[in-house]
Amino acid sequence: MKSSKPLAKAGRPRTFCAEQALDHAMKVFWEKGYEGSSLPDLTAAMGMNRPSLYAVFGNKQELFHKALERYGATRMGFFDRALALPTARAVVERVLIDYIAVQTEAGSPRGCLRINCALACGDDAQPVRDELAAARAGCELKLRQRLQRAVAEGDLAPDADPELLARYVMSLAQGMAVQASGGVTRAQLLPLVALAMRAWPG
Amino acid sequence: MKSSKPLAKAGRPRTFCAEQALDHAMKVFWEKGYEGSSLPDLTAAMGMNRPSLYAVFGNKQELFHKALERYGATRMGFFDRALALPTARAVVERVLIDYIAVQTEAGSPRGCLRINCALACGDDAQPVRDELAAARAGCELKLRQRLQRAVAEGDLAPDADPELLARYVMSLAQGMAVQASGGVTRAQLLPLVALAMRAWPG
DNA sequence: GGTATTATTTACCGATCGGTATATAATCAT
DNA sequence: ATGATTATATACCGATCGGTAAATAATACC
Repeated sequence: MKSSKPLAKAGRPRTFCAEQALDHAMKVFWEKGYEGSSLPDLTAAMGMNRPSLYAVFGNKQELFHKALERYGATRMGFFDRALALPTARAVVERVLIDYIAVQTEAGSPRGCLRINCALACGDDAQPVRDELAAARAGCELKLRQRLQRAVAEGDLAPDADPELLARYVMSLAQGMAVQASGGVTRAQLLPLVALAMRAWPG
Repeated sequence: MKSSKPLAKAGRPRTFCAEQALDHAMKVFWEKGYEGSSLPDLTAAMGMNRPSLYAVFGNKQELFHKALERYGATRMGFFDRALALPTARAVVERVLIDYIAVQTEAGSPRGCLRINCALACGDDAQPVRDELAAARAGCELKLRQRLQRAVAEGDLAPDADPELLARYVMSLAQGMAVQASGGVTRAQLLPLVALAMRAWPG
């Protein structure tokens, strides 16, 4: 039987914080891609050795999965907040501006992890590629549903096409991520938002 | 001294056509990325064994360089042809439409080789990543210069910003390539062109 | 025929890949 | 102290990586 007070943790204590180790792994993947990130790259950045990594995070692919989740919860957190804005136009402008901020944040790799890591890859990494595509599609779906709501509310004209508009916004945003990965700066990207909004209905 | 007629080639004849072997290699890189394409992947697709590949193409990185050149000369050939159209609007529409065609061509990998192959990569592949970014920037530069000419000709308003407009077009085009790499179809992408052109000046 | 030349085949190279077995060190509970 | 537990460190695993040496096969020239 177990003790009635199993609160205290037994065994040798960890020398690292799992959450910030995951943050470091996320940046390695972000910068080097999934296949380009080696176990030595990851362990060095995470401040632990290989067996510890496997004990805590499973394996390379599970580590990537957790890093991708964390990326969504932190770096992409702006997205859901933007969706809560009152008008479709405000939502879209906020999405574009905040996404540019992520793509060009000092101290983080350039571009977007969801786009950098595996647009094309070998057979082993195919699940990773698919998971990234699903994450991107998930954002687009949420935006489309938000725009559908805007149509229902009269915020967007009845003949507006939420699917098309959402794809327009996400395509431009992802294209800016490609630009950022190549070194285009925040100051060069931000003026695109106002230009892009000229195509917006209403 | 050499014979006065060295036209006939000596030695064992090749069992493959170098040009179409390069085409096959291009598609492997396009689909699997630079790091995801292994030598067995490449030699199998090219119909030759490893020493022949190295004799003809140098090494993996040089092979990629030649494949990228061929991609520019064939798949991206539409770009220069579009630049020759009479008006800026016609140029931009043609660039977008024809680029979508490349990204969604049946029988070829999805998306754009210049974007799929290495937005992020390990240290060894860094030269490849840089070469790809340079190829993308080269297209944007040519488009910008074409738009500058349009301003000089009065085809675009004097206050139009060719740098911004070119970046807008290329960002959207590259974003569509990301979409295509994730499985978005030609029919879904083409309506974006008309929508995007609503932001066009004039 | 013989010789030079070029391409192919087979086998191999050291390095690195992702992943793990084993042993040791540090904590808690008793 | 002792045992149980958990994390660390070292060393190792087979597989695969990109790249090449050496031997064989097929052609042109003479």
